[in-house]
Amino acid sequence: MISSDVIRGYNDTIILYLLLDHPSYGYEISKKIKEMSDEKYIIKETTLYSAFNRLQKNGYVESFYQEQSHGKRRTYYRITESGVNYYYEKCQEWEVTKEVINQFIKEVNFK
Amino acid sequence: MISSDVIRGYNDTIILYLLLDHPSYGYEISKKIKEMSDEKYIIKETTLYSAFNRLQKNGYVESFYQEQSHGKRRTYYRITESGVNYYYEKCQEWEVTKEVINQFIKEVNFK
DNA sequence: TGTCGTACTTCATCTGTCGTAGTAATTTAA
DNA sequence: TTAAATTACTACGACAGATGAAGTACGACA
Repeated sequence: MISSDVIRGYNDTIILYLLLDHPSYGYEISKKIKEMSDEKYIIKETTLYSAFNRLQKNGYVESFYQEQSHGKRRTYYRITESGVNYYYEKCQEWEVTKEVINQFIKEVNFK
Repeated sequence: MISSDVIRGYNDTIILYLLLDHPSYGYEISKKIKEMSDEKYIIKETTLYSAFNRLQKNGYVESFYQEQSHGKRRTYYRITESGVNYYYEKCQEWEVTKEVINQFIKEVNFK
């Protein structure tokens, strides 16, 4: 598993990535994260929904409701232009961060 | 610069790395981090010393005093066996974390 | 004499994560 | 047919780690 302190700075980025192509909603995003990380990272519901609120407050996503077949509604999120910019900034930051942390890591190869 | 939320999970690891060879103390460690990261990461004093406390509480380092020339004392930290083990665990975790986050990052190459 | 560098400590605040719990509808299994 | 699991959230409170602000104290240098 992955320590949440590491992922902390990248939850927002991960979510934005999954919104790049098309709007999505909480449950779908969480399943996608689990799947794409090969079950190595499973985001907590509370973490996810509080991230949505933060992203919205910062103007990186917009929300809208979509009624399902039988009157059930889902909250969908759509990435904004500013969200896309923020995402790409974070990607660049990530490359730098990786290099920095790598300086202090010894690669051990054993299973 | 680097966001502190990313580094959050690795401050302890970075410090332990710098103690692997020989004991050291706060100021030296902070200069080393700055230098090795090419000024891209400058650890805050409060972050550093609270990390020392945590590391000591967890048994990953031991502290001792060393008197300087004129009665000034420095607090030195020495990594323990358990600290070494923890460090290598974190190194392995880092490899996994890198892979996971990379799944959600688009590499953009522009300057 | 005053500022800079070294070497810390204390305290209070903030942010993001997480545990617990609850709601409510739909789908699947016994 | 009924119970359990899955879907799709919301609210609340606790906690850990990072940080800002401030202070202490010594030596070197100008």
